[in-house]
Amino acid sequence: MDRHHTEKDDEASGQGRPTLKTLAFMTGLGVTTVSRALKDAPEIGAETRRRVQLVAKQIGYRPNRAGVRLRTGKTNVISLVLNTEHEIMSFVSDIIYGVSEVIADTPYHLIVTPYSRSQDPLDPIRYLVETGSADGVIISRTQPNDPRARYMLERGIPFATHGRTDMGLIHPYHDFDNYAFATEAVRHLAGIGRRRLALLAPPVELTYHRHALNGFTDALSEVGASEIPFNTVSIDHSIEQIRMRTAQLMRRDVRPDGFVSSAAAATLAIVAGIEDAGLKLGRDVDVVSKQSSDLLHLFRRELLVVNEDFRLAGAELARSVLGWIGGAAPGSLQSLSAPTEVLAYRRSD
Amino acid sequence: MDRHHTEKDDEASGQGRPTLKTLAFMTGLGVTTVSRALKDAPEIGAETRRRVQLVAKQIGYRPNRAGVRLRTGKTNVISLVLNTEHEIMSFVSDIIYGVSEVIADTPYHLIVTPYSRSQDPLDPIRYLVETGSADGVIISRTQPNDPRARYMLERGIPFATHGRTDMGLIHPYHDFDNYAFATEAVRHLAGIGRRRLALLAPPVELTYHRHALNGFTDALSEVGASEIPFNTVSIDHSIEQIRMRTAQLMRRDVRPDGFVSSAAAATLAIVAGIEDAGLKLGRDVDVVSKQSSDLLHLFRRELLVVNEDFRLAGAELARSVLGWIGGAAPGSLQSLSAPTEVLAYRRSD
DNA sequence: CCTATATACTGAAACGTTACAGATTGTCAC
DNA sequence: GTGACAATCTGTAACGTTTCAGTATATAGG
Repeated sequence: MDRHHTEKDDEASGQGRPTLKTLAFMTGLGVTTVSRALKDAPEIGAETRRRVQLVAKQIGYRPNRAGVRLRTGKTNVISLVLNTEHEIMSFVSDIIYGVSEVIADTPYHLIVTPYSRSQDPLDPIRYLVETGSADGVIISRTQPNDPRARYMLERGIPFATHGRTDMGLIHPYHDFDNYAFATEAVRHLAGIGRRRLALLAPPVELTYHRHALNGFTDALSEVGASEIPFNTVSIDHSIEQIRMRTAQLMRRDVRPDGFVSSAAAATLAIVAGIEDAGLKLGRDVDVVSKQSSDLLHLFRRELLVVNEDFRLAGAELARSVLGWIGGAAPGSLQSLSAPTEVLAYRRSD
Repeated sequence: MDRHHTEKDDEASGQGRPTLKTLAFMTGLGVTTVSRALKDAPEIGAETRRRVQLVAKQIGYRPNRAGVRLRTGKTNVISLVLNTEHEIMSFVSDIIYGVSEVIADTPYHLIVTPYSRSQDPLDPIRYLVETGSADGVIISRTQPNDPRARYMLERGIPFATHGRTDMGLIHPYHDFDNYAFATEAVRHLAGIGRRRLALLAPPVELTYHRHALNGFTDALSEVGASEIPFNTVSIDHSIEQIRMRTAQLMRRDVRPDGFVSSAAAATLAIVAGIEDAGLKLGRDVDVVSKQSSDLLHLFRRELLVVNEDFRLAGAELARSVLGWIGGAAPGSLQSLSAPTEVLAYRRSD
């Protein structure tokens, strides 16, 4: 144990956090050797490697993030970029937990980078890229022609999008199959005799607006039902706006007898609007809604729901980004999540 | 412009991100001078200072975080520590936005550090402190005798708690006045003739369980109403459990005619349980509930609500941590947020 | 004219890590 | 015995920043 060591590592065994120097002193090796031994480099003797790793574990060595980052440029950070006004509430918490779950036993940290309505959505991305603040980025509210995706693709920084783009460019994504959701919803409503359907869609600028809309109209013609246009509002509008517009719509002569709603909070507003107009859910009109936590059935048992799992989305997105960082082909890191079937209330719920 | 400069800064004007060396080269000064000029050190000439800052702004200089962190130990990171199972959903997104709002024009980044049911809540804190990963920490689910607060106080790392402790130790906190909430709720219920009240409390281990409970019982004796014990469940229990227990309770001979609920999601379950027992909200029983987003009135207009603003909490907590980091006295960084009055539904809602 | 002092600036060292270019040993072929 | 080669280890430099201990110049006091 008392091998030679260059006597200039004087206080390497000091009180503070152990560093490579500490380990070098304790093992009697050079810091280079210790560094390489810890990362299983081939030119280090098997016994030395084991010995170094044992000591490192014993004294609880943790590489200094700033040291690594300064030297290598690797930040070990994933950034989740969020809009502070328009994200669905449960989206934020669930996606964070999903991401966390995946990065839990990696050296990665998750930073949340918010941007507000007033800002260009590209701003936070530019900031991250220019300052080299993250090894990978996750964005939501993806658009068909998304400048953020294009920008990151140009700069070669790994990212994943929640939702797809449509620019002929390949990048990792995770998406919920909103086309399938809308078709299933329409089929279900048709199946219970509803013939005049309205869609509360995502905002037009987001890619999944088209997905939902296409699924909706395709299924309409499939089942021979008709559309009651309801495009004065989207799920991004306030509860009050949606409620008011719904009530207006329901007071018209030709009113929908079925709704497809792309978000749970919006569904509360739709139901309120329906009731404002003096109509009754389940009798005069049925509503199929996406939800991400199992609360809508408590709200009105007549509601028909389809579940979207944001935690899963977060996990998939994190896996994709890590995969890309790890050198996998971006095209192989895309996933689509199928909707559940349309669920009606049963007492056991 | 073409002043002298030591000819060894060869490629200081290279393509990459500008560093102090780049600035030094461009201004013809030494990196030390540039460094000090940027932070308004007094021993730098006024004109030099302006010149350096101008050039820095022009070329978009941003200090390298790794360099600063390695040299100074300052991470410029605030960590928000969250439980992945038991946080209230809107709490997560709102508090994140609140924190973000405050740190937006500071160099701070927000990292989210999650821990799960299976882990010791102290684990993530230990990790953060041992690896020096953050300059400040925000924790929630605070307990009267909170090992995390004690630990951080011992290590001297700035933090703020959402909720108070009761250990005789001083630290920054932000709390909602749950005592006032409970008293107001009871008074309101008594005011509309309710006499047998039940409290759905926070879990016993959290500090605000006592606050809510004390407010509840104090107000009970004040108004001369009686308590129907309902402590088999807390707001941490599942929707199903709360619903079932509520239904059980409501089928008993002596059942409550009023509820005070400490969380919105739990309130949905209470109402479901009430209705399971064949009773009607607003007629047989009234419920006063806290909520953090304005949705309960859509759910059942008979509900009585009190709002708690988590975004404000996040902002306050962030201000507190930054204040402590900045050298303010921890005792001066405590705040308590008063509940709104009890709000009944009005059509304009 | 010399010394003291203030002003404005500077290079070297250090934080912890990894990459590069060796250095030292032992083994083997000839 | 020599040279070649593999195996194993090592020191130095660099990433970008700040701190320390200066240096150079100008100003003022005597």
